[in-house]
This record gives sequence, C-alpha cells and structure tokens, in this order.
Amino acid sequence: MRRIVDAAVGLAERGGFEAVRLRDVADRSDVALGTLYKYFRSKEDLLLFALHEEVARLEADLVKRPAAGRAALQRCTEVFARATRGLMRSPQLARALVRAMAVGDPDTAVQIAGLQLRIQRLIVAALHDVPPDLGAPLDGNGGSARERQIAATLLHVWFSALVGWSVGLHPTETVVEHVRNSARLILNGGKHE
Amino acid sequence: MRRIVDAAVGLAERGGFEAVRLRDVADRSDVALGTLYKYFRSKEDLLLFALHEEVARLEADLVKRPAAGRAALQRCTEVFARATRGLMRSPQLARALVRAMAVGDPDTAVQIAGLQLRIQRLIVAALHDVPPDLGAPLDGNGGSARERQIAATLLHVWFSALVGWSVGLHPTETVVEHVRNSARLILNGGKHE
DNA sequence: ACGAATTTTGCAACGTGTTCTAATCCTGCA
DNA sequence: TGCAGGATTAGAACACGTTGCAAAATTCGT
Repeated sequence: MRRIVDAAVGLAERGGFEAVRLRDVADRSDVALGTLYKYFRSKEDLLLFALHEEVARLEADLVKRPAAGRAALQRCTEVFARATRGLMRSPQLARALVRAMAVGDPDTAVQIAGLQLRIQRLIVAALHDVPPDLGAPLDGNGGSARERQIAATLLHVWFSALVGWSVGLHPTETVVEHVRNSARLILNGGKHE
Repeated sequence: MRRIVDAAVGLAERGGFEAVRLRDVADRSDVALGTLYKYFRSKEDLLLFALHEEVARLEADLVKRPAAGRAALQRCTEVFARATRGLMRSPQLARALVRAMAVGDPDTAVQIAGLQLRIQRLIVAALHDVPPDLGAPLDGNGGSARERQIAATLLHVWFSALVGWSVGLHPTETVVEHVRNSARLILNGGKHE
C-alpha cells in the first residue's frame, strides 16, 4: 500500500493526473488492479491520500520552524508561500493533487474537509503567532472567530488560485501573489505596507 | 449547435456532469458525434459554453436591475446571492458547470479567464454602486485598485465555495454564507454590522 | 444545373477508469 | 499436516471520452 502510493506519486510527478494510469500504478507496485481498488475507492481517493501526506509534511515543517515575522500578514503569507513551494516541488504532482480535490465525489468529501481544517489550523496558528498544535481537535475552534474567518477566506483564495494555476490560467508565482494581495487587503486595509 | 447546447444542458439538469454522455447529446440534438466535436473540443468546452450563457443571463439581470442597498457590503453580497440563485435553479447543472471550470485543460483556460473577468466586472460595478457597463473592455481596469482587489478576492471565495459545495462538502446555502462572511471581513473589519 | 469543396454522417476503434469473476495463494487454527 | 476463510491475482468486460475514416449529403460558385 505504501508501494501503491509511491508508484502513483512517481507517475504523477512525471506526467500529472493523466499519467497516473491505474494499470501502471498496479504494475509498478506489484499489485493487481483489484487489490488497488480494495485500498482506494477511486483514482481521486488515491491521490487524496498522497495529498494527506503532503499536508503532514507541511505541518511537521511548521511545527519545527513556525512562520516568523512581526506582522500577522507576514507570517500567514509565509505559511502559504511554504505550502505552495512544497507543492511545487513537482508541479505535475501538484496539478494532479489539486485536480483530485476539485473533482472528488461525496465519498472523498470527508477527507477533503479534513485537509481543509488542518490547513486552516496552520494559518490560525500563524496569525496567532504560536506554533501549530497538531494535537488540538480538528473542530475549527482554535483562535478567535476573526482569525478563523481570515484563515477560511485566505484558504479559499489559495485553493481557487491553485485551481486557476492548475488549469493554465496563470503561472506559478501568481498563486502566492493572489493570497498575499488578499491578505494585505484583509489585514492592512489593502495598503502596500 | 443551439440544439447541441440545449441537449447538453437538458441532460446536465437531470443528472449532472456524468449524465452528459456525449453520445446522448449527439443523439438528442440529431447530430453526429463527429460534428459535435467539430463545434466543441471537449465535454468541458461544451459545458463552458453553457456557463457563458449563464453568465450572460446574470449580466443582463444586473444591468436591468442593479444590486441596490446603501452599503457596498449589501450590494456585492446581493450580486453573489443572485448569481448563486441563478446557478441553483438546477443544482445538477450547476455542479456540472463548476466541475467543467475546475478540470479544464489549457485550451479552455482562455474562456475561463474571460468568464472570471466578466463576473469581476459585475462585482466592481456593485461595489462602485453603478450599473455594470457591458460595453467596457474586459481588461480588468474598471473601478479603483482596491475595488478590483476586493472583487478578485470575493470571486476566489465564491468559486472555492462552489467547488466545495459541488463536491459535497456543504449544503447550498453555505456558499453565499461564505462569501458574505468574507465580504464582511473585508468591508466591515469582520463585525456583524 | 453541374461539379468541386466542404460538412455531416455512421460507425468502428482506442484508452482508461471501474467492475466482476474464477482461480490461486496465503494464514491461522485444529 | 490439512483445511477453512480470507486476500490476491490475472484477466476479461463494460462505459464513456475521444479520434479516425470513408461514404453520403449539402453548399456554393459559375
């Protein structure tokens, strides 16, 4: 099962979503197609699992070295910058993962919701200027209501920008730009410092 | 070609994205599969055309009866509310259209960009408290920089919320709620009036 | 009204996600 | 050691987006 995920990620890194042909994944991981479908209900499910691991990496990174900076704007922008950079280690993989989020069925919705909450928690922590507490319950109750609202909004912006990028609307750098601009708008009233 | 789009929309209204089987669309519109592919490069392309018509409806609606209200917050929330209500006339169709936006290839990206700009123009107009000028160039230069930034941010929130809804993350009403909350945060500093 | 160019048609074929099945391979227990 | 129950396999089969192609229908200039 580790092997399955690794094979899928390997293929996605090379050729993105379409390159993850489940027959190939099965071959590469020395597993029959049926077995693969026993572990993962669909292609999206499989890629979502990879995304889960990616988020875990981000969490670990932010616990070890929390976003620093005097202003909340700086800190939360840094979280998104790091998250984006992490994803962009392999743009093709990133595209595949984003797509998996965007087309999931209701089956996968639960996982997506979980991922959202985890990232939101990271942003709230950055706004609050504390290291994220991975042990805290995922009920979206950390931080103040305002902080949670800011985090939710920026998360939407980030996601939407990622989709836009993955579809070919704009280049890599623009993703973080969008988030930064929105964060400025919210936290600074829109002024450029 | 009208017939093609109508057939596709009809099927999408019943069963969403998956129900739009291009063979069925071809049958229903008395057209061969090959012809269909001459007009539309892909399933997404076809649905995006339907979305284009939906946006045109929204534009016409907002020109005839611009969003009213004393506060910018009120007006721009109303734009999103009307847009969402328009889409939700048929939730299945809405799901199909949202999905088409989220998975387009670079070929379709241009159209998506155009749609974005048109909606953004509508929001800027509402913020500015003038009826939208559909004749204005689509270069995203209407309104002040701040207004454009607000519109861009809220558009991201709306889109992301729509994707979340279409994937099964949350119910219909939540979509506008998300936008309203973000708009409050930006325009009112987050206070509930 | 004729012939050339273009469009449309009908249909077969391919790729890939997904499902199904019968055979085979464990694994743990008596 | 032998066996029951579950997991795994190989591979066929199905659905649907997409492509290709040769024949038929339509359009258009003259």
